[in-house]
Amino acid sequence: MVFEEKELSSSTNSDAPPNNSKYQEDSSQLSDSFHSVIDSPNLLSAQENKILKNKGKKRAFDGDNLLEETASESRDSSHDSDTPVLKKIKTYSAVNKNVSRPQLSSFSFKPSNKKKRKFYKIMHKKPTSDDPKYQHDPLADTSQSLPAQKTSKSRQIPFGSSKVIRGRKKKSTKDAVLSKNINPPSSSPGLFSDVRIFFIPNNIDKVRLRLLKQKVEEGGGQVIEDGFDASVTHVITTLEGQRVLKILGISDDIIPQGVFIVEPNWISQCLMRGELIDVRPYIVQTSDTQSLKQSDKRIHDSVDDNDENKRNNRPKKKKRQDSLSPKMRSPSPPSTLPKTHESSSSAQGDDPLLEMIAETKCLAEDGFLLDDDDDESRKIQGNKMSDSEDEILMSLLQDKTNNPNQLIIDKLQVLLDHYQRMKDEWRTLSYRKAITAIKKQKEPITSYEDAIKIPDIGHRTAEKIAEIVNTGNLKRLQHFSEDDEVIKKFGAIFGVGATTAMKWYAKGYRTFDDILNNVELTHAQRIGIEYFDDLQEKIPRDEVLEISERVKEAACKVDPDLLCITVGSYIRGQPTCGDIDILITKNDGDGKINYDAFSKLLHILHEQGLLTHDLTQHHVEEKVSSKYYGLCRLPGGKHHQIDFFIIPFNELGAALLAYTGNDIFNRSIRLLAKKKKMNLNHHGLYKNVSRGPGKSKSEGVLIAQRTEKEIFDALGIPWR
DNA sequence: GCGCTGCGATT
DNA sequence: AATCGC
DNA sequence: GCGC
Ligand SMILES: [Mn+2]
Repeated sequence: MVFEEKELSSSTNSDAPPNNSKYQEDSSQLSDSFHSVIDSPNLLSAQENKILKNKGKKRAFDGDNLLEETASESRDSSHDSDTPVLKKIKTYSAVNKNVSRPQLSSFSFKPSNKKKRKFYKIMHKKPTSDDPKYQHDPLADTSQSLPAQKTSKSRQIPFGSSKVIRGRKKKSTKDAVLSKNINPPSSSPGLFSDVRIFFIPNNIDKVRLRLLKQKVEEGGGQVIEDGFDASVTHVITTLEGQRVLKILGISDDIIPQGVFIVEPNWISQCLMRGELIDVRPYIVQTSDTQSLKQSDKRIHDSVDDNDENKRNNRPKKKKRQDSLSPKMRSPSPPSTLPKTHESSSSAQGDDPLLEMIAETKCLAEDGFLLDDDDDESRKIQGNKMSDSEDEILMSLLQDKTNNPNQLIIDKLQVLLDHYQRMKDEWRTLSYRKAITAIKKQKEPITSYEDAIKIPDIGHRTAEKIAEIVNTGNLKRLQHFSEDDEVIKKFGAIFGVGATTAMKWYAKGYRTFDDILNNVELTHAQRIGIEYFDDLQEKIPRDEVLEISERVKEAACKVDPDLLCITVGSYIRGQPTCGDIDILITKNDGDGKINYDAFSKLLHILHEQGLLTHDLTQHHVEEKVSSKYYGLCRLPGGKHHQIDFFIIPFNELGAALLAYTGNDIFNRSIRLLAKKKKMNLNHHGLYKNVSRGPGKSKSEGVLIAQRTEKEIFDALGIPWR
């Protein structure tokens, strides 16, 4: 982030998208002249902030910036905390335009800055308008009415002892919806006594596969592990098309008599009804109508992909230059760039890291270099000034607008959510990357050929995209049953992941009440269910700002020198955030963490009622944690998740980098570090790291941590 | 055919 | 060690 | 699922 004023105004930055993520930012270093982090407004100490605040109108920006990100992620959806879903993809795209990650924090704090003010206004509106917060749902009410039990006394709730609280919450309509299927899926004995089932391991979500096999065996069925043969009665797979037959070794396209190739859902439904049901609705299509013929011949996807990829990817460097140099400066540009014939035009994708780098460069205007890959488009850019208010406004407007490929994004998001819930982390990652890449596209994708050119979109996804653009639909999605919805909802509870969600589902639970009445929940899970509806809501930026201000004020009471930096999606400039992430540090010279101040701060916030519930303990016995997750709420408002990270000042650069996120960005840069035999985490960048097994392991030597620039330089990233 | 970020907290 | 979340 |  640049802290210069100029930038501020215009800049915004952002990063990536959605999904969850986070992105962090950094401060300083990015711009050429960057002042040190400390100079930045964001970094103002609590006391300074307070002073400012009093001064003038709301300094709205304080600290913030509007940046945006482009990435996506998901919490939410997945993860993301930020949540995943984002249906608002648009936002991202718009954002992209102007922001660049590096700048994140730029802003000046002078309230007098006009631009800022305007911007502020704009930001305000938008997010607010979208916000559904005003709707009320029963659950929410319930929660609100609950006494903040802990409020005053701070964390009394014992984490370990959780007894199930039952009952309370009427769960409301949502549960009602979910409660459709309520039969316990336990296998009745003999249910599968006459079946021999072969699971095509590939592709079936691991956890689900395990559970299904177990259920089949409990029901007396035989699970064939050694390979398919004609004695099998049912083949379970999530795959479709001719490839299924190839995998089974059926070369003539003729499925042996008595063998049914069905979706895993058939088993679920049988369990649910307690009887073997008609397989017909679950038969998997193997005729392969839609795949391209090429695909047919290829047996291994990977092989195929490679070929295709090679073709497309290669032309890289060049593009970048094109796009970069010319345009960046101009404010809006960017992303668009496409034109280049070659390649890319359409395809661009890129690595988030590269993109960021590219942008930065542009901004800086200087160089270009980069290595390869792609071009970029997307961008995050923004930094420097380039944008005028108009641009900002435009982007905001654009946000609303749908991406030309919104339909594709929405469909793929459903697949992503599905795989995430099914615990297939790698497919989840792939879809996340694919969606991020598509969001960067400015032109509609109209064919398999268009799609396959895009980095991170391979043969399989390109096929799906082709189906979506040709038919408006994706058949695969039709088969996702209500089971997925239930599992998805369970998995959306804080503290409940794919494994736990499936376990509960497998036990027959279908509603929150089922869970509250029958499961030993962890402390965090109980709170997660209690405030489920509130926590699903995104938080408008201005509310994040308001809460951040209150935290700063409290921090000032503890120690006027504490620095509170709101990171995460907020610093990335998102119009709404999935949660509030605050970095706490103090420039006190030594590299120690001021744990005492951290405890005091949390205590004050609890007493004030801003912090209402703990999701984690901030200390265990004498040991104080370096992070804390809890719920906060403004008077009369909804509850939100708030995360605190306390760090030694010397790790500020690494922490900003890590907590500003967007997880895709973090993964990219950490992967880059790894390739250079280095290790990057939230403490710093280490070199000469040996990851080999045994003693050949070395944590490496710390080489950078104080500023983001220091880290980028050490990584050899041109960063401006 | 392999790797996909890296780590703190809770249970 | 598994699970979860960031 | 994608990329190498
Ligand atoms: Mn966040």
